[in-house]
Formats: sequence, C-alpha cells, structure tokens
Amino acid sequence: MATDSLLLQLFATLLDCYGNRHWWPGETPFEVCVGAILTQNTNWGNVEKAIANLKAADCLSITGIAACPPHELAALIRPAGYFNIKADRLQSFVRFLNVSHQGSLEQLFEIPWQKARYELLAVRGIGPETADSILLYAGGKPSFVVDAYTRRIFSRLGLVPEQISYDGLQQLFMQHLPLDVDLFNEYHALLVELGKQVCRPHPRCPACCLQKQCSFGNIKLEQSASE
DNA sequence: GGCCAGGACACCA
DNA sequence: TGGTGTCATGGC
Repeated sequence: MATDSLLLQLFATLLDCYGNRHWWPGETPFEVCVGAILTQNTNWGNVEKAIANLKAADCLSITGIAACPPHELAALIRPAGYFNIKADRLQSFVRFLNVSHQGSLEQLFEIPWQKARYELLAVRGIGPETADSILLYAGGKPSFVVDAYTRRIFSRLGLVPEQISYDGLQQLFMQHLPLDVDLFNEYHALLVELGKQVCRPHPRCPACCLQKQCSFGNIKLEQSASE
C-alpha cells in the first residue's frame, strides 16, 4: 500500500474509533501557546491547573506574563511542574513577541509560517514540538506536530525506525498528506488519544501492546512505510 | 512508593 | 553528533 493511502486509512480508522477530539483546548490563541509550553513533558491535567492560576491572577496575557516577577510566575504555574524553567520559557516567549512582533501574536502568524517556525525555534525553551503546536493550533498553519506518542506508535507499527528524528517523522506526514490544517490538527489529536489508551514506553507496554491489542481496521501492522 | 506525562537544553565524550 | 542528566508536580 502506498504511504499516502496508508496514512489516510489510519486517520480514518482513528477518527471512526475516537471521533473528533476538538483540539487544542484553549479559549484564545495565546492561551494555546501558553499551554504548549506548559505541557512539555507534563500531564495536561496539571497544565489546566496552572492556566487556571494564571487566569485567576489576571496574568494570562502577553503583558501579564511580561510584567509578572519570575518567582510569582513560577508559583502560579507550579502545578505544571518544572515551574522555574517554564516561567523562564514563558517570559522568553512573550519577550520574543514584544521585541520581534510588537507584542502581537497575530503579527507573528502573518509572516510565512516556515519563517515563523524558524523564529520560534530560536526562542529559548521552544523546541520543534512546541513550535509546531503553536503554529498549528494557535496559528492555524499546516505544520504537523510530532510527539512521543507519534514516534512510539509509528515505530511499533513498523512504519519507521524507533530512533527516527523529529524532522524525519514530520516529513513522513507532510510529504504524504495534503497540507491541510484541519487534517493535521485532528490527526495529531487522535494519535495522542491512541497513545494514551494503549501505548506506554517500551518495554512496559504489555507485549508491545499496539501489535497485540490494536488492529486499526484492516491496516496491516507490520506494513513497511516504503511499500 | 514508583511510574508516567502532549520536551527542551546543557554538558560531555 | 549522539548520549545522558536535569528540571518537578500530581494522578494512578
């Protein structure tokens, strides 16, 4: 099967199984950006608590985070873990917006998204997954988000090597799927849902659970991406 | 009480 | 360039 149709078939199977996930949770694009930074290696439930604290303190804005003393910001986002590091990362992000885009998230999203991605990656604390999450879910740009679940799922399906790079796996999707924001949005959300359901870090994943417990309709699990 | 979660970065060989 | 340690809370 061609990789294009395999990826689309997997998407259809997951969509049928889990339904529309309505991602990303967040009332505004800026809240999505904050969530993308706070959720780094962290359970989303803890992120929600941190965001609630920011809202209660009236700090969930570019000016609010910029003006908040670092130790106070860290205290507000404490439930999200790594609070000292993430406080610094949030302030680096808003500093970038203020210096490079006149404090406007909209202005960032007006430039070509590839350039915006390059700029985001230069911000301290924003790596490829966070940058792509910001671009896709806050900016509505067709930049596919790859995360630990995506790598785990696709390597255990035998579609990619386990050690594939972020860019390598991202290219698999972006070269074989239409550059469709809604498709990328839903696809990543569905992969996360699947990962939460069945995919634990190897080797704790029971007998590589994906291969034993998930059939994905009529998709052959051992199928090679090159076929 | 241990494991894990929607990463990123500094440091070292 | 790749591997490893560090950052940290809260739920199960």
